[in-house]
Amino acid sequence: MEFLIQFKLNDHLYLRDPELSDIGRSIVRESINLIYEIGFEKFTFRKLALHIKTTETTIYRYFSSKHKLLIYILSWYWNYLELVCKFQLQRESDSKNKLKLILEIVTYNYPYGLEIKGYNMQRLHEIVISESSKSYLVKDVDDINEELVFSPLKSLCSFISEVILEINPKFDYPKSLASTLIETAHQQQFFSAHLPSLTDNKNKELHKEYVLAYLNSLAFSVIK
Amino acid sequence: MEFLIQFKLNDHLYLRDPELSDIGRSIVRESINLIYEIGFEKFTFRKLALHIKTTETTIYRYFSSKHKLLIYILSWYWNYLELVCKFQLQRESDSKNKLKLILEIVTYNYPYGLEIKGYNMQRLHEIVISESSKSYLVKDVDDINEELVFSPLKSLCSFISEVILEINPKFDYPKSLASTLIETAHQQQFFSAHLPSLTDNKNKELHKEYVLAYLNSLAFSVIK
DNA sequence: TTCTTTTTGATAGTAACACTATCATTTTTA
DNA sequence: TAAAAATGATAGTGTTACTATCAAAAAGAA
Repeated sequence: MEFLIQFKLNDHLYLRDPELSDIGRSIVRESINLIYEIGFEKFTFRKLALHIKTTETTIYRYFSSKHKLLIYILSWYWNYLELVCKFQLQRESDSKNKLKLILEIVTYNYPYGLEIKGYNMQRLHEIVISESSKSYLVKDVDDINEELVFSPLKSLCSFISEVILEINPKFDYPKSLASTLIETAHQQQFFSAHLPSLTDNKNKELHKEYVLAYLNSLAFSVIK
Repeated sequence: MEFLIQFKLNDHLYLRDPELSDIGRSIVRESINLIYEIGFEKFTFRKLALHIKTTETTIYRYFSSKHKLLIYILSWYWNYLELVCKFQLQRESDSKNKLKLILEIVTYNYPYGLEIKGYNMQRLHEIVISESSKSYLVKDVDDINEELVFSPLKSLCSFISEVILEINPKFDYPKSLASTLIETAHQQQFFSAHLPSLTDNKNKELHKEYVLAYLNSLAFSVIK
């Protein structure tokens, strides 16, 4: 599957395409490790430059800001996830089973490659849980949305909504349910791990398993 | 109802209680206006100080950081919301109607006072939509959670979960559903306004009305 | 190979941010 | 009216988020 992973990401996300050089790829790879380690707020280009033994200047030649870099990473993730969904769904003809598979993929409750293109996928998923909403919860969301930087997320959401409509063509909220399922998958994992009293997970571990069960219960009773 | 609004907020949120002085109250009041206007990222104590004609020093004597100030404001909001819920639910004995009322209150689709204690409630609600997740999506969430700064949100969530259990005592996920409903109420309003293709709202306005209808559909089919 | 272009590095600089410290002044309260 | 508390004024520190400039290195073309 590895060989498939080559997306053309939106031009507005970078100044120089990081896929096309070693240093560019290491910027993306190590920013995943560093954001995972210290969180997006404390993450700076200065720290990243020290980490990969280059300079701030060079990083700024690839990304105009750390916010754009975050959106880049997340876009890559959404593209990747949609690809995994489509790949896995080929084998399945039953719509309900399709959605079950999607929910597993979205909660990241599956044992695929730990590394893809040198990106640590566990860490990337943790970043998605903790930082993804920061990509759009900004004052200039409308401006950057015009640059189509959120289209990978929209595309994934649209794909999921179609599966929902396969199950029940009369369902009124396929897209809202799709976005709710994606976001709830992350949010409830975060709550289960850090604010467990906002969930019903008795277990102090097995966050993904709990969330997956919850999402299935949610999705299938709503769509009916 | 005005006279009821007096909460004792968690000591850890402030250095000096802002409720006890004019300058403290204006810090809270004007931070709502300023965060609403420029967003939490661009909001600084320096700008706030200029805005209310005081000094950074003075603001730092009330709040140790802008992040704590955000949690303070949000805690106040959660307390307020739980109070409104309890007040409104007195009149209602049917559990399903109770939940309907809660969903209206949580989406803020009701015409209560525009100002309470000088706080602009419309703006406060917009802040909750755009900024509330930033209060907990931080690396030191576990540390600050130990200071119990998130208890107002937990309390509201717990309250809602009890109403859910009234409707169906056998429902397995009352707390997760409660937190999902609260968070989805905000998230879908944001999506409807800024990333509408993540929702099914055809209308370019009436975000609250759309979200409320969606939440009702969601909640009652899940609880069954 | 040499020449040219592209990429990177090194260094410097700016305005703003997130604080902390000190001390004088004003306001409140006992 | 004296003591205590709150505020203001000013300064300073280390960091962040960039931008600018110019030299050095690497890559590609002739």
